[in-house]
Amino acid sequence: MSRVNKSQYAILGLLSKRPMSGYDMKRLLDRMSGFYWSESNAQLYPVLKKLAQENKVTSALDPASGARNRIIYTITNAGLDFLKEWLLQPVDRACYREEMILKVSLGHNINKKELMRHLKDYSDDLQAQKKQRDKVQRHIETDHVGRDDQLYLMMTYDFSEKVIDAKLAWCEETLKKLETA
Amino acid sequence: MSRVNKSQYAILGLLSKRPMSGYDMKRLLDRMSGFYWSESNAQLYPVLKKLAQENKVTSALDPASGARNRIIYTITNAGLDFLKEWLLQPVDRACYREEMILKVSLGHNINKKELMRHLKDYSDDLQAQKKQRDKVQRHIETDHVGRDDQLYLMMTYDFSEKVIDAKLAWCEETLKKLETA
DNA sequence: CGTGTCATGTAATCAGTTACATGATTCA
DNA sequence: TGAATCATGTAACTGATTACATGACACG
Repeated sequence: MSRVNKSQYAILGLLSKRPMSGYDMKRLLDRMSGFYWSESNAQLYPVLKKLAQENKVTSALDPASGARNRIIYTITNAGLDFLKEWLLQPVDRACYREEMILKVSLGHNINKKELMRHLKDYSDDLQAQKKQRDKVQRHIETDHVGRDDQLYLMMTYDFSEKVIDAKLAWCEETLKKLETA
Repeated sequence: MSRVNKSQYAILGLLSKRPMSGYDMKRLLDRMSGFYWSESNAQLYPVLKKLAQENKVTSALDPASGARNRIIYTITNAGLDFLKEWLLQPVDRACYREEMILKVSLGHNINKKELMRHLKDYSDDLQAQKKQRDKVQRHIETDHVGRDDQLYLMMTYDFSEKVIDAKLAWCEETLKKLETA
């Protein structure tokens, strides 16, 4: 169960909210779910086709898109059942590779200065993530009122807030240690 | 640069500390680095062979192992240079898929009770990780004194402590929210 | 009229996984 | 003597990535 295609569940999950196109999904994932999920186009489109073949989604050309041939996908009952079944399965252990931490653990091989530069870059990246996260969270707070997924989305953003802050605190602390060491 | 074989760097990193066998590496990774890195045997052994072919490591049968044919790998200067070069490269963005959080974000599709069960399991798993982490950290504090990698190992364990605690706090908070919602 | 966004895809590649195989040694 | 650990590996598969390709439309 641990090496099945997970993209399909993320896709069905998006479609469980509302019908949309592959392009919509990519945009949503990039802008809103970057903290915990991502997909590449090369995965997204073939998986959508596969899901359509399996009758887990239906597809229809959006007439409003004209010659752009925008395809709107809609989840079917079978697709929803399939998604719900997965949602009930035990969660696979996540994220087993953290490159930044591997590099820190091997810090004895490089100059302190270089390691500190990595930490600063990492910290900057986290700050940017935090900013983006805050923006999305405010958006959810205001625009998703009354929607049945608002509560759950807020929870995911609480998660990323706590984790990002913990990592930032670690960066600061570690940089101080390296300065004085 | 972002889709090259990262296992080789983890392996060279271990060998930058001391010569050891593939089995040693697997054991070390499982017991000590589970929070930020893992390898499977099916990746470990072929990569070791590749590194030997490229003269980044040398291999020698451990005569003390008798018929078990334990192979001790030692990093070469070329291997060390290769590792250091990578250590200086910018760090790749980590961990882009957190299955637990994907499931929470799709919580509107399942019963609150089921979601709470996931959260409890997740929390239990984190508690176990924390316990294991504490054990390893104590081990590093006492047994690595004076070693040039002690400082850096302590930093990695500080990281996992902060992150695990943040996730645990989120679990507790989120469970409370779900109870009252 | 050119740049950016909308929109869907394919080709080539490979990193990494699961499952399996094999045999020695230790120790209760 | 049988289970656990030590120790090294292979086969088969596939999920996912990078890079590339194509064309419509909006806009300034």
